[in-house]
Amino acid sequence: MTRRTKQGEAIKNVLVNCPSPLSAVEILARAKQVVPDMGLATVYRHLNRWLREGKLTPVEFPGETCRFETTGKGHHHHFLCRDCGRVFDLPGCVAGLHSFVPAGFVPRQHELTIYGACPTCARQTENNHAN
Amino acid sequence: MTRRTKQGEAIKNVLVNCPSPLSAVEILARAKQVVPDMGLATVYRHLNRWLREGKLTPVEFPGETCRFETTGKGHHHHFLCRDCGRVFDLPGCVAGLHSFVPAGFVPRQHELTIYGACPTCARQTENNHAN
DNA sequence: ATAGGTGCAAACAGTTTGCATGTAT
DNA sequence: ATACATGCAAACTGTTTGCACCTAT
Repeated sequence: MTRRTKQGEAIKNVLVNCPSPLSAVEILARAKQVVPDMGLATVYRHLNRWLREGKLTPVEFPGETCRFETTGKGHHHHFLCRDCGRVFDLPGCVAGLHSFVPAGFVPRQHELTIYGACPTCARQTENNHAN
Repeated sequence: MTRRTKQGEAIKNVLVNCPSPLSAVEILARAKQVVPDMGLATVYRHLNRWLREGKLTPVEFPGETCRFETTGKGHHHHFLCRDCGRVFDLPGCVAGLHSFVPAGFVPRQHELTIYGACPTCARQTENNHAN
């Protein structure tokens, strides 16, 4: 039913080997190093298939294009550094989520994103202020 | 510097009077009831100005177009009902957020979105299962 | 041999921008 | 009077789709 192609393999490898979520064009750029004449449509077709199958999760930040990461990295959330733009995984989950949801609502999934300065950028800001 | 126009007033009224976040086209549809020949570009120009001024917050859900809500409703988060598509405000915040952020990271903002069934839809699902 | 995958280009949705005109100050 | 706001259409970005060709099975 589902055929094994060099394009699909290349895209999968990019996703599996990258620790942080990637956008479609970032995935294409990396996969092209293996299959140079790959098209963006092929990337999207694989991404959508894997999303449908639950093997991939979309990661979205306001004003930024959608990124994708493999599922099964264990439950985690994301930290977006406002200074350098990098995305970090924060393992685990916040306490007290259940008690936050009002009675009557039935939560099935959730997403938590934290914005601020990553350790590297925070240190630099500190140094700048010291001068 | 900033001029008072019927379009701007109409858009502002739509946003202020709506309890849940709205997309640009939803805002246009409602504002057109007051100023019928308004264009979508005008809506975006006002939205972007207010976003820049911090009077408006973007609310985004994966795969859905961006919505907007006025700031100053007090700290809250959002619940998206997967069944009816409606968005609900959840007042307050989750406990233990600070202890969740690893050492070194400096959090400045955060966003929490919960997906599931709203009270109305949850009740219906229950009833269906009973039949 | 054939169903399914691929590349390309065209189509689409959401948003932004250039420009001539309109209007609040 | 003039600077800013508006409406329209064109441009742009990210994503999807139609189609002829290709390829893993």
